[in-house]
Amino acid sequence: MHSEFEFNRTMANGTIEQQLQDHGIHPTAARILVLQKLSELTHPVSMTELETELETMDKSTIFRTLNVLLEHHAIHSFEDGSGSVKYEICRCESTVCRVENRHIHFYCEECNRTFCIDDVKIPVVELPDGYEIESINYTVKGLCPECSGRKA
Amino acid sequence: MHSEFEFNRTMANGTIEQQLQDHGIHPTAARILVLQKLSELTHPVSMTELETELETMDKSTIFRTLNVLLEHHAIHSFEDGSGSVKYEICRCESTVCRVENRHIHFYCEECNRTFCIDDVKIPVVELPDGYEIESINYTVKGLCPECSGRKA
DNA sequence: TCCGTCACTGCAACCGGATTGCAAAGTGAC
DNA sequence: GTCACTTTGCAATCCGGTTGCAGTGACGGA
Repeated sequence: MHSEFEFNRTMANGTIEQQLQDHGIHPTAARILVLQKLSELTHPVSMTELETELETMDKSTIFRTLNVLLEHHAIHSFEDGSGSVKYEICRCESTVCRVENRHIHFYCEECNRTFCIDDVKIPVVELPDGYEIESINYTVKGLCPECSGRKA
Repeated sequence: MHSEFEFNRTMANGTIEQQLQDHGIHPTAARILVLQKLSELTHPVSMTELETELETMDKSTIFRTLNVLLEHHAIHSFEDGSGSVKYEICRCESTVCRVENRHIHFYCEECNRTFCIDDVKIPVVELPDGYEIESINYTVKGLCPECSGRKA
């Protein structure tokens, strides 16, 4: 275990550890650090970006950690069209996050950044009989305000 | 084209070659074959699946062909969460396909198939000022009728 | 008709994100 | 402490996507 991991548990952000336990996840150092980082960030990140942020942690550990967090619905993942999957913390109050509470995302084709449009929730459609909805990905592609302004 | 009557798309319809020309694409053998195949298929396919279908064609040719078709809006692409991009022919009447005319997709996490829900159009949301919409990906994940029935 | 140019295609190599096998390190129960 | 199980790091691998390059073909002009 590297130095970054050797933090004082009592000093650690208790709520992160609590969040993990609330989702039924055994709180290990790696899981706390990953969830901590995701809770700090205001935009969705790829595994590669997390690798950069958490320099001492191996990418396979990050990969498996993200999967554990996903399985227990502590985080969400989605594809924005950039080619790599993006992850973001689930900010739902309850441990189960309902589809209609999730917000949409915007991917800027110019600057390649992904934005959370927190104010806009995913419109939920009615599907033909038999389809069971687990999740919905609503991602808009285009130009972000910064880039559309620069082009105008 | 001698009379304005022949500009009527529904009448000019017919050949794949015509479709290519309508989109301003020089109709080569590869392009005809790819578009032909996409028009036959009733579900979106990945590049790899196309590679299997069109055994004699090199994947780089398929790749570049798909890009040409995409640029000229003869086909659409989207990510369903399977990890690979899916392609489908654009069945719009006009050469420009408006966002609100596009249908949603369903990805079954059990059988890994992707379905077009032709009857359900993408709900278009209002974005904050400055965002310019180019396209929208609305993909639902869950269980398809076949798989949800089998599980029930 | 021949020639030059440019678009198109196939092959092979490459890239990068995602994933896995395995061994070492850590953790909890006893 | 010991044992069983979980977690982590390292290295290798997989695979979809992408590119460089050379060969082929289509087309227009001399």
